[in-house]
Amino acid sequence: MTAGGRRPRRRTYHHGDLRQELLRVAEEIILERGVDGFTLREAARRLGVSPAAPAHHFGDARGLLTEVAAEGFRELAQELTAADKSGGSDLTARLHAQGAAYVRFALKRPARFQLMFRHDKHDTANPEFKDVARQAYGVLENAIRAATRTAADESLTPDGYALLLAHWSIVHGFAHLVLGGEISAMKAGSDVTDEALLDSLLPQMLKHLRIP
Amino acid sequence: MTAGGRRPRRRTYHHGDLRQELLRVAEEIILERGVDGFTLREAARRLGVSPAAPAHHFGDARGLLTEVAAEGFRELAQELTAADKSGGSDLTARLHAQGAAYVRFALKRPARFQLMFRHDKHDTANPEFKDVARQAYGVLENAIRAATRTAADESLTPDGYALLLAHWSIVHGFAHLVLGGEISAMKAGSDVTDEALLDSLLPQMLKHLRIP
DNA sequence: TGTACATCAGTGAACGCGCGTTCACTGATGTAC
DNA sequence: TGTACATCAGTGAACGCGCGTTCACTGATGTAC
Repeated sequence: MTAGGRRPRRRTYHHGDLRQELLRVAEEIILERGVDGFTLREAARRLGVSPAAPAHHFGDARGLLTEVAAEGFRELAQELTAADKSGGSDLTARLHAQGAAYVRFALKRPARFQLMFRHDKHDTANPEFKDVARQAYGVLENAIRAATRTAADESLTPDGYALLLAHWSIVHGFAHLVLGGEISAMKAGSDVTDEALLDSLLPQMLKHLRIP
Repeated sequence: MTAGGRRPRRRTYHHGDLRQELLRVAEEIILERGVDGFTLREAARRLGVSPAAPAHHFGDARGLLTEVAAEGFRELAQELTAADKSGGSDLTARLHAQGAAYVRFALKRPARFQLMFRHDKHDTANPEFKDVARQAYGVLENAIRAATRTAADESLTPDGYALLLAHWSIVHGFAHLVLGGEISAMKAGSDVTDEALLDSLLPQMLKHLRIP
């Protein structure tokens, strides 16, 4: 048991891997206390390190959280890409697979997911962050381009753009409803597992999306 | 100008309308600083009242915020109902109108909207709150029942349920993307007005939703 | 291979801040007779 | 119509708390020669 108030003591003066460990516990804390519940002091406490130590690696909380969020976009882009490929040449299958991957990511990494869209917690000057976020977006855009026969050098048609947003909105909204507890509140009594949501409910929802 | 640091002084000992005014400034503060930026002291400060005064009416911050959220659900239910009626006997029109009303509400009252889904900020013991939230949900459910020919005493079919969630997810997700700044970030340069989002983009998106 | 020294990573005490809440209080209002 | 008194609404000083950040510091590491 690695209980809450514990302050592990190191034997060495240097931590060795403080930077990585800070990124890890940040996510842990957000999961337990929400994005706004994160504090640098708590992160330091959990690693048995002085409150001033994190500043050495990230400057401030915003810097640390931005890196957590960036890592989230990197992972999301990766999983969207893998899902996209799994759809083969079937354009509808590609979009459905991407949608499932999006929601699966949100459920697997709720802390990161919520942080990723909290721009007030990001360091807007970080160029890396913008880059990886755009990359994740690009995976969806490419599938929409294929579905609407739009070459990479053309701009999306208004309708293609509307389809892109409809798709993004539906999976983004569903992820938020699930994480917010709206779905389980609605079906009070019968407890819904993540598997049921992903394997049965979400595909049924996506079938209602009209894809050219 | 009712600037930030100002502390208006009353002439009377009793405020007269402190309860209502607290609900009003709560929304004002959330709009400026986010849901987590709200504090009882700041609310008291803005009304020129001692920090202990709010406790008299709401107990604590959770109590106050729950009432703001409840009022939001009341208003949302009202606007969804009005929109639903405007659709006449056309089932698709009813759902599209409800969708537009949902997003319009979110854009008109961003502070309330975001608070309404922050269950960690609500007093879960408040029965009124659950009631009005269920009522708003009921307006959507009724339209889905009509669209899927499901009587009030039957339970929704799996497909009807999937359609309900697809519709809710799409408008909920879109509202979050807009409020989170994702849409304007995407179309950087060309600034998008709320009117354009509501009158042109959203209807196009909803057209992609397949309704029986 | 050894040594001097710069740089890096972390310490821990201290600071000032704004917060929620408590407390004994007081001014205003409403009501019973 | 007047008065006594209970209740209600707000005061303002005080408390303890956890926070981010600063500071002079020190132990460990890496590098030039």
